[in-house]
Amino acid sequence: MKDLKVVFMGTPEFAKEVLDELIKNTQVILVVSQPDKLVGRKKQMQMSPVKLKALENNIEVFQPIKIKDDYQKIIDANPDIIITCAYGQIIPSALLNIPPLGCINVHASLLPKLRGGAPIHKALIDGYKKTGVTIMYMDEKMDSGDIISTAEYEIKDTDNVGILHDILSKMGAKLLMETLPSIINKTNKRIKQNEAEVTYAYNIKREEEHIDFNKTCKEIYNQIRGLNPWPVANFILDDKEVKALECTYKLKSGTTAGKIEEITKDSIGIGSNDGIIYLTKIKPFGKKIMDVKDYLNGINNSTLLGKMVK
RNA sequence: CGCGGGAUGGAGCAGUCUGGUAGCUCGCCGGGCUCAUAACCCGGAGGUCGUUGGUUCAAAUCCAGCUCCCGCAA
Repeated sequence: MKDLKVVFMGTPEFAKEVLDELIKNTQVILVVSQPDKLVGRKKQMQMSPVKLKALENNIEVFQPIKIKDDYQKIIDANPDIIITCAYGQIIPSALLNIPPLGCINVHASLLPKLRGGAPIHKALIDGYKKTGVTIMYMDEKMDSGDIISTAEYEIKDTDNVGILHDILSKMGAKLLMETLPSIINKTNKRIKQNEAEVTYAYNIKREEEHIDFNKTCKEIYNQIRGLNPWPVANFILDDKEVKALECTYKLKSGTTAGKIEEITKDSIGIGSNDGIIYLTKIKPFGKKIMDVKDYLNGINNSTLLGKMVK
């Protein structure tokens, strides 16, 4: 495996773990990542985590704006295999048959469930009981190729995106390393995806971050943890956006959706469709992330009780 | 020069408009009450008010510049 020539394509933090293992165990000859972006108020160029990792290891980085039209460099690198993980662009079909060992992808769900760019978020938001990682061959469509191997993870009630992300990225890197030998000597499995079981996990839209208190406690709880620590759920209090990072809940009848029903020592209780959501960690507008306990310390003679949030 | 919010003991805030003794809710330390406590009572430590300069008898507060943090938009 040491002399395997790999082109790795990936972008975010999730893919960094996979690249790290590949660097340790194979010859990564080229890394392909999304172009640097202007980011933040300062408009500073930001390099992707994968690019930074590659640079640390003196590996050449290729950042085409549109891989669709600009992939000759990858062909010229003459890889044995192309491995992708959360690259962010569709790989052109002309590339798929170039490497002798094919193009394989590491995906953060149990395919055919949760095809798309936000499988970790969606697994939590939609209340999946289990998820995992899949190693698969790529084909023309998004995450639809044949499955080589999978590893399952049982989602805990207290998991959020940050926790699950870290678990699955390690799991993905580990599974790839376990699977790679069988791909090299062509003894690997190749299982077609069952199209009847397909679900999708498209990237989170801005409006999906907003909390609708008419939903059930469970739904809101899953939404909050399914968006924490990024991009974070929000709601409006006193015409200002408040981010909600952590909560608990209690089922109860007779509550008014969106009304602040209860203030405890360390939480704000907001009515939902079937109970009360107790926010315990928030980020008020213009402030830093803080425990609700601290927030309540500051606002003192609370006039919060009975107010409506949107 | 994209739009807006913020910086005050360890935490979260008020005070700034209208300049004049550094305040609140917590936390922490000590003591008390209690079978006991995250509850209650008493006492205490802890801040050159982001930074630099200006105005003034006097600046957290007014004026000018700078730094850092945060949300949105890209």
